[in-house]
Amino acid sequence: MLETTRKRKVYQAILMEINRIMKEDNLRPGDRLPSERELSERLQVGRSSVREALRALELLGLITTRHGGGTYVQHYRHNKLIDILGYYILRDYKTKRDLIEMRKLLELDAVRLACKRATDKHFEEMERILEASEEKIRQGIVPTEEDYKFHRIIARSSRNSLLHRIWAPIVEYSKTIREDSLSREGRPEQAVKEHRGIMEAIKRGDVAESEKRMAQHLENSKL
Amino acid sequence: MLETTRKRKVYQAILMEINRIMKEDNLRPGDRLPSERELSERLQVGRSSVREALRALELLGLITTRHGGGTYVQHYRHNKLIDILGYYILRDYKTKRDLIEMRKLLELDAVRLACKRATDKHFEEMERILEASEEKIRQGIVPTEEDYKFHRIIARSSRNSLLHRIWAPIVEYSKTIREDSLSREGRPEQAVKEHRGIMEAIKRGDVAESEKRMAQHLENSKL
DNA sequence: GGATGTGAAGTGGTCTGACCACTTCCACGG
DNA sequence: CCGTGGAAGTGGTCAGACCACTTCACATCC
Repeated sequence: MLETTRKRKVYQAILMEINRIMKEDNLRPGDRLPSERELSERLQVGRSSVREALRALELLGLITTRHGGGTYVQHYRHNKLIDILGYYILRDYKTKRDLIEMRKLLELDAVRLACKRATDKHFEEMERILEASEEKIRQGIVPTEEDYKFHRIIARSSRNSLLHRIWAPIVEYSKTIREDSLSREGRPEQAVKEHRGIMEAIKRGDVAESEKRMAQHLENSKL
Repeated sequence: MLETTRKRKVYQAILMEINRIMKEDNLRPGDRLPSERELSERLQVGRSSVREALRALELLGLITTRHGGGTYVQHYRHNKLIDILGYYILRDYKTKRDLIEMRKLLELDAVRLACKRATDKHFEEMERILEASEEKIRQGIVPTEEDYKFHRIIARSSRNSLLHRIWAPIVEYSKTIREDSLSREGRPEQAVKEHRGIMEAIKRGDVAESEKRMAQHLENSKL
């Protein structure tokens, strides 16, 4: 039986046990965990308690469960902690100013890092996105999605996954509180030009210039 | 019955429902949630499913449950994401690098804003903290707490509470993955000097200088 | 009146057994 | 040889039971 001596609840003890099992059996991401019924029996606890522990791990994205198929270890990078944190931090957030400003800070941080770390693959992707934007504009479609993707690839080229993961929910949320400036006449064309300018500056590794251009671009993007 | 049309699992739907209930009833931190049995009945689901949802929220520290006493909303600042983050992804090398870097970015962002927004109250607080640090050093105590407080007051003087909210858990967590450099001989004295230099630069509103000093300080703080 | 004790009701904690839905896999029949 | 159907295994959910603990009103005592 699990150490119920400590006032820890059973499901918390099970969390530890599962962690131990994962270590002892050297389970790697993608491997399958013992079934709920087996865990229940091995640990001498009810299946419901096992499930409570597993649900917690699932919520965190540390495991995945497939109905009828089993429970599997997931790679750490898939964990949803940041997203959840973001969700709850931003949830009751009211001050638009702080949010917009935070976005700007992150975008600028990203662009600075990108100057030093962006690879050819990133530049190719940027190019593709810009071309897709231009194509959509020719067709009279507002390239909202491409605009987002361009900023995202910059966040990615910072090659700091934490920065990218903090950036994502903030941008997501700030989209909801402010109108899309791309709907303004002539703005999409201008935005693409600015994007291209930013990309070129990053390519040259010119931190000051790319920073300046990004700041200007964000400024212009306000409705 | 909950929308089982979406392939979402019941406990995930319940998470949403609980969120809705918290909003509709305008539940504030400290308030009590409906009991498990009541939720079970109101939502027409099994109590075990309700529990799975509640356990997930509890793991995140968003609610607390008191055996026999009920379930209560907790302030988000009590969330345990940091601990879990540390517990499960502590060994991921790449994540560590990103985390340290992210901290640096946020501290620099904070110091830049502080140059423009710090008030006399903030400076008085910094002064108090620095004096407390010096006092502890005189007593032969390592001023770990004061070090943290100094950085926090800078984050606060950015006057962007979102920045502060993101900053806090990042710093909290990075403390756990790197040794405290303050234990190094002579380091506390040096750190206080650097803090003072940063403060002075902020007072002058000298963005470049305070940024530079903060960067240097963080660099020196590595063990 | 106020402090104290007590018991019923309410609540979370856990286990069991049942049934359903889905996946996996192998033996059987083509 | 291939597919195919079905049994076995697994997660998803529910209902009911019992225990441990808290709360609170009410009775009791000083």
